[in-house]
Amino acid sequence: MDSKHPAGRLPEPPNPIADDGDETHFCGTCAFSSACIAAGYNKPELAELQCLVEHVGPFRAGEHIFRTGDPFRAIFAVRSGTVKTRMVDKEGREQVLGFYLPGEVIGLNAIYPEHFPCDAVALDTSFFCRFSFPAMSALASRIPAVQKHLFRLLSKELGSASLLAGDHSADERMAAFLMDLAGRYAARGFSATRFHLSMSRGDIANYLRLAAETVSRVLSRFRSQNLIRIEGRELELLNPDALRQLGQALLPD
Amino acid sequence: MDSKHPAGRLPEPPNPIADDGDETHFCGTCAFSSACIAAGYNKPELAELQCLVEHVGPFRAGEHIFRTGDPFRAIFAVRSGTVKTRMVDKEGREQVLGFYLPGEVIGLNAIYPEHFPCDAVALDTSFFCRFSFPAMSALASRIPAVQKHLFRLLSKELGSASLLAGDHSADERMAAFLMDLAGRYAARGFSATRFHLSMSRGDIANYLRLAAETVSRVLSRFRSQNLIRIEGRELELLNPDALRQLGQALLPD
DNA sequence: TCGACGGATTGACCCGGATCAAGGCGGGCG
DNA sequence: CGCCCGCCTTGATCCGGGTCAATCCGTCGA
Repeated sequence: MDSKHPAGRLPEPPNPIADDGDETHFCGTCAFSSACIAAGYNKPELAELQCLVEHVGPFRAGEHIFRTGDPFRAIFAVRSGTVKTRMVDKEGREQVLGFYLPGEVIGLNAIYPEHFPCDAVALDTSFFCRFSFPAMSALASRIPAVQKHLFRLLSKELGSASLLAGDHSADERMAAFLMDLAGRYAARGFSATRFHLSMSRGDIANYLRLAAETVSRVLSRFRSQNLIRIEGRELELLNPDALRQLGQALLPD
Repeated sequence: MDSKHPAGRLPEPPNPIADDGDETHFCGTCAFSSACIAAGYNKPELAELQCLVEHVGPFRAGEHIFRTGDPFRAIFAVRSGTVKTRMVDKEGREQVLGFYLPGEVIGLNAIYPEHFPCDAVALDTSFFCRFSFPAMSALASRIPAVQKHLFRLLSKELGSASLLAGDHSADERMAAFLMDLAGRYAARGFSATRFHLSMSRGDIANYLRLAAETVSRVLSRFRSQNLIRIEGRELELLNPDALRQLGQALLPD
């Protein structure tokens, strides 16, 4: 943990965890920040907002935030840690639907079925803000900005769901995946070029519809092309432009 | 158009087009029906509902309902006809995102970006109900059932987007695709075993991330296995159970 | 300290589906 | 009427990535 590190060793990246003790700082990076601000930190609605938000955690790696079939009562904003959502079909095959970073929201796909259609599993020790959905809906009815925010969150997730849909090569998918993560970290104020992959190669592979071996091979190739530096799960993007170029067919814009 | 048909010829399926002249009948099959009913056919809100809905059409096959980049002002419910949504990347490759049948809603993925992120193209002569989104949001603020309905619509589409995401064989994808269409027709009151495919083989292929040739081959194989009867774009499901079985890994439940 | 175990890497081989190619069918238009 | 063009079908070949297998490595518990 020395701040200097031997040559060839990746430095510790800044820890992408919103400061637990600093509500305001976390809220600034949270997907609900504008909704919360609209509710008003110094208006009467604040009291309501407080009562519909509940801090939960910690969840340790491997623990479930919710499980398939659980009745839907709340959505969760990640305060720190990382989460994967996944479905398990009746043959027991896992299907990773997505990864969620600090500031992002899980559970939106449960509104319609009224039960969670997937599991949410912590990949790191994680903390959440739990938003009672009935209370949130009621608040949304009275505060248009909150309603708008919910619509936008849902619509945004719709957009990202169609990204991995296309048929693209393993290289394109991996490049797009890395740049997507980079962009999302950057959006929350973390480093866009150096971060920790909380998920296993197997999870990445499953998410990208590749074999774990293929993920390994692509990452090795990217390294040999000096596109990235990677050691275990510590990643540095050495040539983001080239990666963006590679993944452009899957990336927004 | 004789009601009797030569042996070996597929009969004309019932036309899956909501009766244009019968508002009530269409509304009964529309995704907004419960919202409209909640707004009240005989309450003061009805006037508002009327003013936020506008009937548009006809659009002929190939015409755009909206285009990528158009500013987002409204969502559209299909009254009759069929629509595909698609993205075109900068190399000009098309990516089909979905097909929309009578009663379904297009444009929800434009809320967040505030511009349409895709094209919507009519596959048939089509008519729509156009719902001004600002007006709809305002109405949703005052009528919780309308708000709830919008949340559900968005969440539902989130769920269906993750269906085609998995890596599955051509047979599984095609079987799931056919059963999905069947279920959606059935949900709107049309035949679940005999319907017209409004989209070309190429569109199906693109949507399922297969080559058009593969789609052809799979359909031929299904026919030779007596799973379906197909003549051009007229389709009859001869063994829905077997198809459901085949596609189960991609299908809900 | 050691052994066990799960994740990661690398190599060898194989297969499903893409690609290339060659017609067939049907509908619209000159 | 007949040509043309787009869509569809079917056959032949090829290749990206899946699968199987061997090995390595870091971690954790006894």
